[in-house]
Amino acid sequence: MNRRRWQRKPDERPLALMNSAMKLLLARGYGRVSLDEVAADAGVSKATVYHYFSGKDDLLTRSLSQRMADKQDEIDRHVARSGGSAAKRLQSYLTAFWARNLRPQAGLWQQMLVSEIATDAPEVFAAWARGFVARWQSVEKLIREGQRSGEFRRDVDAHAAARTIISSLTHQSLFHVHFRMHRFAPYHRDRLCDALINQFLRGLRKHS
Amino acid sequence: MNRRRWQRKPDERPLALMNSAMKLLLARGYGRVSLDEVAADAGVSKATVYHYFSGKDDLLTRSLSQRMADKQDEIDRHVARSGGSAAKRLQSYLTAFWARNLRPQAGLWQQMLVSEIATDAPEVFAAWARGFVARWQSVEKLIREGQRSGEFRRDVDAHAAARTIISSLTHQSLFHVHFRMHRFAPYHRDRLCDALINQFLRGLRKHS
Amino acid sequence: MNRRRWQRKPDERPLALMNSAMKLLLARGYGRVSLDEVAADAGVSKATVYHYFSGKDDLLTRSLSQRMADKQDEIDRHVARSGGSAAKRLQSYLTAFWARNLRPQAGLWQQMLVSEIATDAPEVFAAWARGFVARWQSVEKLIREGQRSGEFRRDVDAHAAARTIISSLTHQSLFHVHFRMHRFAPYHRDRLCDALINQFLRGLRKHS
Amino acid sequence: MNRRRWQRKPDERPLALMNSAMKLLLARGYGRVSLDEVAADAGVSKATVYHYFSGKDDLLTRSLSQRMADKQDEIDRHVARSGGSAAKRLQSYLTAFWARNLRPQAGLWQQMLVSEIATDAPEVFAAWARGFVARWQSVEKLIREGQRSGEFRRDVDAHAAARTIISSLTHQSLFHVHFRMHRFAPYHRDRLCDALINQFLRGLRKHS
DNA sequence: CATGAATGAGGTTTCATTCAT
DNA sequence: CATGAATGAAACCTCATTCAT
Repeated sequence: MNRRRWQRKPDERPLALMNSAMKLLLARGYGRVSLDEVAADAGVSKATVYHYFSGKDDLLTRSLSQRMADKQDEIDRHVARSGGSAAKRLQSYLTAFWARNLRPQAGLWQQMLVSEIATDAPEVFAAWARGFVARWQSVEKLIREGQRSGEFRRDVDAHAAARTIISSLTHQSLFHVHFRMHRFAPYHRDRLCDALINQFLRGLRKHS
Repeated sequence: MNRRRWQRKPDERPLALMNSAMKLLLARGYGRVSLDEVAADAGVSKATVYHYFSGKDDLLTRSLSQRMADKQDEIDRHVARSGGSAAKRLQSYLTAFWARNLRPQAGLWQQMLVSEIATDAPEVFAAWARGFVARWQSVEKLIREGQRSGEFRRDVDAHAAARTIISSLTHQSLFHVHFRMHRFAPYHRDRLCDALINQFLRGLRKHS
Repeated sequence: MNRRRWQRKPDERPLALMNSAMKLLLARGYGRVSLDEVAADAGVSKATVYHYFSGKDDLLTRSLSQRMADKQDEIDRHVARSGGSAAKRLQSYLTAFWARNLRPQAGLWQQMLVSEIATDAPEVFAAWARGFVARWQSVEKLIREGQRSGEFRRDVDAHAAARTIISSLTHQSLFHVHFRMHRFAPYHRDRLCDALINQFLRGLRKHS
Repeated sequence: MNRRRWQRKPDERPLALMNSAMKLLLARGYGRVSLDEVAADAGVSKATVYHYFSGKDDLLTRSLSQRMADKQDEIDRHVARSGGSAAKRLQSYLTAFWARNLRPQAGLWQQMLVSEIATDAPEVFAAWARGFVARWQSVEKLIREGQRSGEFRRDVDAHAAARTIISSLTHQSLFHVHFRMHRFAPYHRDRLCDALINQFLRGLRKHS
């Protein structure tokens, strides 16, 4: 895997620009950021943007890339710390995952990812996708441990199961909470998390 | 004598406009559709748009709503037709749901929904949300039937279970297939569907 | 002098149109009337306007002309009725003139007259101008009577004097009251009228 | 090599724009000025207008205000220079006022003031109104001086008298001259001025 | 290096007018 | 006769981008 471009420390100004860009990106969405705003927020002139970036897209793309690096897998470290049965550890991991996804920023990030990053900024998407796959793998690993220890059923496709729960939690948190779909199908957010995880574990455990 | 400059088509025009709007909407996204394009695509002048619609928002909103209505019951009819055990019917329903979600349009639709409709066109979002909730409820109903008939476990939260699988399928089809995340975690699309559904059913059935 | 065009009784529809036009004209001003509104107000379609009038200007111009005829000199009749000294009669006449000018419609009318009629509808302006000159002449006549009876000074230019007071009253009522210039130079509206007239009469009477 | 596409003139542009705006404003009226025209007349692109002004209203308002300020004291300086009796000074002031009002621009200005500024641009109207009140006050002051020196009658309401003559002159110059009402009531413009002023002074002086 | 100045292409909307029925 | 349908020519405004300094 090659070194990421943003890692060679840039000047102060482009950094300020990328921070401002990211801020506005999360606040207003990819399509509604204007260079005027970014430049104003960073305290430089609009033309300066063109010194450091080849245009609007470049600025936004690189801003996103940089942010990706900052928030590297806090969760996975979480797993290492927790102990107990595989089910317990899974539950702990997934609850933390849900909690993270409830943050407003997470919703905005998902939004951007789907809306424009996936099509317009393939590199950024790729970086994110690798991180997301890593989540699956963490869960998959936990499931495998449970299978080895005899706690979970052996006929389960650990990988597919991991996909199921991660996708459920991601999707439900985005729509149910971030887009306030609870208006149309009420369910308390914390109970929802528990219900989803329980349903998932029920399919894994050996005896009801 | 010359061909007449324009023709009266009061019945076709609004439909033609909405179709053009929908087409461009899927091709370019909610925010990047221009009335110029829509009018040109429908073969009328821009001002004609304002004859039938009160503005851009009105045109797009009504185009979307109409399309939604057209496709609403397609799946539900599917359920009514299929027979057999609850598990069979569920499998049939969910497989059809997955297949529908694989269509390119479905991905574009999800994209638009998340990117702009959710925030900019609340009524459209509401319309979609109600339709989506109806999917949960269809699944929920099938689960309840299985519970009543003794095929499925009674300690399962049918509603939460329905959410789980619908969200999984939606999210996986969007990312794995539409956004081609299979590049980072290979899995054959049809086997993925089966695996997800099996995992889900495993949590429902009484004995392994 | 030739018969005015509007006098040959038109159909019902154009009459309704002209009434609506006049109503909107007074409510919104010459430049802000739209044919859509006029047609809607008159309960006909916009295209119908073009049956009876050659266009927007024609409609508005003829509407104005018609209204001119309706409000023919109520004031002049007033003079004939009142009696007493020349000064008394003048005062009575001018007070009535002032009162008439305070009405909101009068202000709007002045506004339209100055803004667009004077330049865009010369015939309408001419009709109005003749009416306005008639006011001068009424006042002039009263002054002359006072001069003959020995009440007023003989060295006064009766015509110019009439202009002075009519212009003062018109202008002050327009700006001071209609345009609310009293905000910048307070003066009670009724006392202002008295003061203007007194000042005028002082220049006419033989001994202070 | 080609002529460069545009030149930097940050100091001249706003002035040029305001001048062009003022020119077109007087030629076509507040509501009929288009930014396209203004920009073309000033030799810049339309977007440049938005560089210096926040929009159409801002451009026009500031153009008008500036013009107002430029011409504000012109007359008041006139008063200071002239000497002699109060009547002489008054006559001199008023004659100058009349002469100024005869200029074509003055008529167009009145027209705009009445037609659109009074209702659409309240700040501009306020600026003008204060200037206009200042005229009254200049006249009022001259009258008071004449009263103190015993030249004028003490029972005259100096303020109301000032209003009378200023309004007369304004109104007569606008209608009689600018709108050519002399067609309907002939009077030579210079003699009219004298007659109006004489009539006014006659009401002020102590003995005929 | 940095920026203010300038632009051009494109957006939505309004409205008087003409056309087909 | 009457009208709904259709239009074209503007209008104001935004914004990513380029140029001159």
